[in-house]
Amino acid sequence: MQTEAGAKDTRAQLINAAIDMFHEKGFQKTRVSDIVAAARVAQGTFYLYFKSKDDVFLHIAAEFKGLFAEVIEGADNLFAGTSADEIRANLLVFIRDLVRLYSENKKMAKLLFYESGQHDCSFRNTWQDLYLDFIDMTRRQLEQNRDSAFLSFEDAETEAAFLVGLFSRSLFYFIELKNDIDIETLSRRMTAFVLGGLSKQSASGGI
Amino acid sequence: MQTEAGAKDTRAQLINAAIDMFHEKGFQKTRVSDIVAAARVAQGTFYLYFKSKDDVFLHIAAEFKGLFAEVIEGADNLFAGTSADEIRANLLVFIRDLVRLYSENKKMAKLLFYESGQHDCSFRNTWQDLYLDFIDMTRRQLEQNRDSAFLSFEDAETEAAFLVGLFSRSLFYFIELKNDIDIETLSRRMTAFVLGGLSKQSASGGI
Amino acid sequence: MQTEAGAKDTRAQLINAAIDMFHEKGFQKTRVSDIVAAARVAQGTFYLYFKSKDDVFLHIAAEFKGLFAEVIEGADNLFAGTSADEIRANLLVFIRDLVRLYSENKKMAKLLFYESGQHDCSFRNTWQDLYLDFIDMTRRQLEQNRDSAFLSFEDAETEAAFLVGLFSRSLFYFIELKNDIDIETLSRRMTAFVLGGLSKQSASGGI
Amino acid sequence: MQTEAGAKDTRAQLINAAIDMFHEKGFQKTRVSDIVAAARVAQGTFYLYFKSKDDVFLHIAAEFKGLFAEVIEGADNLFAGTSADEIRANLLVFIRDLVRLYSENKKMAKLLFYESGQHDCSFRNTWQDLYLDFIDMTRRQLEQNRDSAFLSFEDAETEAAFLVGLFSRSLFYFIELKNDIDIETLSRRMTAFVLGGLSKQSASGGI
DNA sequence: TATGAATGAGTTTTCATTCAT
DNA sequence: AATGAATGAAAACTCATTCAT
Repeated sequence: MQTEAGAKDTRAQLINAAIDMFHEKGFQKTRVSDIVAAARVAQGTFYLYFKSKDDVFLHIAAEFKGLFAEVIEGADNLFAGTSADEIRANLLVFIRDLVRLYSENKKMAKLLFYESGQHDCSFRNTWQDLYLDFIDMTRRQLEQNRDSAFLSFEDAETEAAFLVGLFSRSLFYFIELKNDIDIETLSRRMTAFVLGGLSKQSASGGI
Repeated sequence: MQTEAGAKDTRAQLINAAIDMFHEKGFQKTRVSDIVAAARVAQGTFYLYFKSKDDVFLHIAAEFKGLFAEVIEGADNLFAGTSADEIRANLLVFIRDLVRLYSENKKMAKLLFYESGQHDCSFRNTWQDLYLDFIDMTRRQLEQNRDSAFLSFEDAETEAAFLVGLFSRSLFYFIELKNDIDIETLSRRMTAFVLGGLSKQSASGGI
Repeated sequence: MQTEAGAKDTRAQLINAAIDMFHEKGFQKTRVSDIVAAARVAQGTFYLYFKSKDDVFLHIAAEFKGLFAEVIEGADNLFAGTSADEIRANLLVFIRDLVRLYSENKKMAKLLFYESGQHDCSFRNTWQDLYLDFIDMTRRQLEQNRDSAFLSFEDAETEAAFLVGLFSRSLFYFIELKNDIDIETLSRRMTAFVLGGLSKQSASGGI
Repeated sequence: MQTEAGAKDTRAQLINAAIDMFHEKGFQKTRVSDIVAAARVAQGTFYLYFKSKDDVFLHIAAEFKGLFAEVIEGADNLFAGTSADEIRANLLVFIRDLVRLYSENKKMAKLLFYESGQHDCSFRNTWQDLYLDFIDMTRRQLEQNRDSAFLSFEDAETEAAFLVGLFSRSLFYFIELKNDIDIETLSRRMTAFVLGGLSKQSASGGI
């Protein structure tokens, strides 16, 4: 019924429909029949492109994971700098990239956030691995700057977990409640809060 | 099969089994037959104590929500104080209570965290309301101390979201990965990080 | 709806219904819905007793294979004897047992005969193994009597294959076409034909 | 994709692919997609040459049935002869033709053998009719020689069924297990065994 | 002739819930 | 209170066949 170009369309239609439905009803409550209805194709068509409902989820997850991993892996010396402003500027770039990624892929991001604990070990683990990678990358970058005149932390791992937790959870608050968040402002304030948490003063007890 | 005293036992067995199974497989993938098998009772027995699978989940959720709400509602003037140490001490008490609550109810906490986005509106909303209450309570307490010599924030809501996000997400990292976290140390460092994020210096740009 | 005794009934009902339907429509064309309709139980009930349609077939097959293997393994010195009559009497007992087995389990026998080439390797192989065992047992018993004054054959394996082929295929002719075959007569004539095929005269060319 | 000459090729490719797949997986478990994959043509191409999956099976069956019927119908006075050797020679020609037919069309023969009990009445019946024709032809030829000095049988039908059963079943043993059977030897020994079974001596009780 | 994406009716399978004992 | 076999509605999934290109 469609040309080769159509095939790509159908696949994309199905993925978009799946994202919409998963987002709206959750993975488990979404029926394959919901997806094909939203994509306006027949039931069987779904199985031309995906082995199962799990399979389409995995494809969606893999795509977002790829985007996410890119940002994580591209991060370099987040906390380096010979002045507070330089550090802040470095960190801001990274945080802004992440905020942008989440807000440009709201549905996917939310979907994966909530579904990450629900799936097969294979998926659950790769997703958790990514989260752990995020923490670990942050920890390493902190440790590279253990001697910084501006930073203070105990074992780096703990502070990295705080940072990543703050980031990944609070973003949902803004994404779910504010339809159009101001990426620039949010990134700046998140950067400020995080650096405050890591600053010499806070650790030294002088608040 | 059981004495009169056994009735309470059976109900508790079912609830514990349900927590275990929901925690292990997620709500949707857990079958009533999994729960009764874990509780070592017959299939029909389940329905003597709960109206449905949803019902037992709601009971579990309600219990944790009650404990959680208690801590939230008990919080009073978290950020008040005439010295940095006094503020820190106040905040520490609250954070320690929460950390303790989570670590004493690991499975429930994790379960509700992951399922919070999954359920029928009735539950989803009450749970999200609690989360929003948490943020709102934090916001109000921040605003009460807008003139504090030690604190600095813009609209309070944003900082409250950071704080709650940091708390609720990073705890999972510690709970899932570290079998025995040191509540005292973790609370202290979380307090320090949060106060750093809210401190005058960080906001003023001096890091 | 039924007592424990009922459980056995239900299982037996399902097996009988399955045998009837497989026999009537063939394994592949039989739907689980045909079986449950014939057994007068609900669709889901089937899955309380069997994992799948394949599973119930395997149970049926295993039962018949057990009966069949018993007869095969019980055979002893079929071709021994110091007179033609003695040999004939020995062989007759065995053949009569087999004819009886088939005619008492017509549907199962026919079912397995036709379906034996259709199933998973595991089943296909065990079934073929039984057939090969039948041939091999016959071959061994022939070879034990290679020096018999009354028997003549070249490599025994070939004659064993003839004998088993004659038996297993021609029985279907009688079972399918004659509703009540005379077990006694058929066994006697089959014995006579087989012994004729193995007799000295036939091999020596004197017919 | 193919030249005019290619059309014949495509049809032949499809038939060969179908024989291979039916032989390997059975008719029911073979999907049209298996056949077209094996034939290396597109899904739709199949329907240019055959009306349905059943149709291609029927074509295959018809071809083998034609070959088979030729041999059956060509048989003439199999058991006639004024000496044992003459009878044996006559019978040998016929049996050798059949053995050759089977061994030259192994897959088709095996396929039809196993599927003969599976199909819609139209095919099942025509195939079974052929089998019954085989038996009936044999019976008639036996009866034509009821007065033979060399043959002995009771009702001819029974002996015919033995003979045909022996032939059609034991051949599978040799075809499936021995990759290269010796047609000449097998035919000779089958002839000898059959004639032994029909000989005066065996029937008279002298073995 | 050839293609292969699309179809949808027809199956298998699952599992929360009921109810007779 | 407890049991566990039975239920059947609701899904997931298959695959022969069609048809626009």
